[in-house]
Amino acid sequence: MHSTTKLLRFDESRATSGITDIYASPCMACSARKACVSNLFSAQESLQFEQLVVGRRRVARHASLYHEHDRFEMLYAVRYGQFKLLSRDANGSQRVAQFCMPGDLVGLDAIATGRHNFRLMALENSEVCEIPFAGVTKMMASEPAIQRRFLQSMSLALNDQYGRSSLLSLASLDERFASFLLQMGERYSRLGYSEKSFRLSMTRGDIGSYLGTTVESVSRLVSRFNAQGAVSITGRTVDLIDRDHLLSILSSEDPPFQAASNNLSGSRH
Amino acid sequence: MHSTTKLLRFDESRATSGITDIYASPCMACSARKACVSNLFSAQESLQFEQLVVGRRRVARHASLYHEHDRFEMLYAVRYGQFKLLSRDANGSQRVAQFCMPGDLVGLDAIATGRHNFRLMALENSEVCEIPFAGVTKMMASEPAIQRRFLQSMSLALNDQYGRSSLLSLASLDERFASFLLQMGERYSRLGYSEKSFRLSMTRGDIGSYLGTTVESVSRLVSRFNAQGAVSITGRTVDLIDRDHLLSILSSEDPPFQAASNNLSGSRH
DNA sequence: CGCAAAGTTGATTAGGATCAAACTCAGTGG
DNA sequence: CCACTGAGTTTGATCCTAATCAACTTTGCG
Repeated sequence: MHSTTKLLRFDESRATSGITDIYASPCMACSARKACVSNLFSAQESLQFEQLVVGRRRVARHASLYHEHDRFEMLYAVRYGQFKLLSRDANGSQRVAQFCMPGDLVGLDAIATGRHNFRLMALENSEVCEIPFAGVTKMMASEPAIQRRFLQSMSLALNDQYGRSSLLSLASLDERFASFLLQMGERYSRLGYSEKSFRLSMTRGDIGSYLGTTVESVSRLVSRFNAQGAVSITGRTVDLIDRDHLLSILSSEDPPFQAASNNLSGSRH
Repeated sequence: MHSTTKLLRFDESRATSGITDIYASPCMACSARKACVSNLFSAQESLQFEQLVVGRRRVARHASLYHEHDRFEMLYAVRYGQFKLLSRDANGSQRVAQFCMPGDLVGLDAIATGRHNFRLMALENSEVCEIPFAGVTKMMASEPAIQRRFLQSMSLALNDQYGRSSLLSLASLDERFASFLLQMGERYSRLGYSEKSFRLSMTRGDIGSYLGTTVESVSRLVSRFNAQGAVSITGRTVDLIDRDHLLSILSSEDPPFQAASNNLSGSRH
């Protein structure tokens, strides 16, 4: 089914000598380390965790790591590259539910049903770590640190979605797009890259889908934000010139004094 | 701080005789049982689980069980009544992020940070079970069934939010409102009530906030849906007369044939 | 090089937000 | 008992944001 993905054994390159070698620990050498579940483990815990990772898988640009209704067996941690999580709505058209960056733990939504609810498609050539869920539950029982970290990751994923809901229910397009740009910057910075200059790997259509709007509107937003000097976006190259201006877009929209206590008069536009 | 809530000891009414009595098991006697984390446990597991519940708390209508930034120590399972989960946006106005019904497990979002990110306010006089999180993590390590069930609950919560995001990004107001009504019906039916006739405990303003629209629009939706004969809503009393019509609203909107594979042309309106 | 996918820009339109006003209903105190 | 109050709700009129339709340009891949 996933003919475009390739399996790599995780241990292939691991040193088996008794000599302590930082590069014997794949997680320590991984560029996604700082954003990954495996972060903040002690050397001891890290070794435990690495036993969970049974392999890696390369996914070519535009190939899918899994599809909706596929049986759920693995969680995946993105090593490099980027993905989009696609949901199918009542009609049958696809929507981008999320963008996945290195360090992200993917597949948590499938725990409930045992089947994947989304399709995970690579936006560029990517690689993930394969983490069998059965192993995770077993190790969560014996290793408190690993239990804590997985629960944290799930809670974090939940918060991400709360954030997205709130963004979508709340914001004008300007707010949504500003928020999107800032969020991408923040995610890059967490990986150790610049938070102001980065390259998007998704199309305008993907962005529109994610933000609940259309290609045309995204294109207009780009043009307008460029013209206002808040950003410099050419093609997929992004420069956040005036972050404060972007931030001010978020908290703009008539903040008179303080809203009444039980009053839900959140205004749009 | 929460002067309006009242603490009840959980074991107060529990029989201590050796006689097996179904009512000695509070979960078995709970009306929210079928929708609760505690569902589907064996008698043995159920007893284990009940040890986690250190007490109950009553929350008066309009009182808050917790606020943003409160320290996170407990998860709560709603026993009866209803709550709204309120988030605060960039400006300071509040938004309804979720409605919580009996059986819902609340507070999972706070695991990541150790602090609550929302305010949980009772829509009517309500009661929750208090489940210290420390106890949960401990018992998850030793009781596989309980671990499985909690992970399931978290995954389910995540899916709920994916669903909400998709709803908000996708739908016209008609679709959102139809979806809201069907969802409420489904939740009531899961508790053993009618899925077609129920009473809402939230205001139009709350609904509007939840659906990302305004009070006025909700009111107009009510009027129009009533006029079309799909529903009969007077005040907060809801009757879903023509569920098929509501369902057809969801999958309406020009489904020509089948969208192209990589094409994200999901249309609005 | 040539073609398809991706992106931009313009003109028109419609769905909902906003503003304004009236009405219902439950409580409250004179 | 009833007028007063204020939250909740409904309805109408107007305006504006962003969807839609259409044409065109640019990019990038085979």
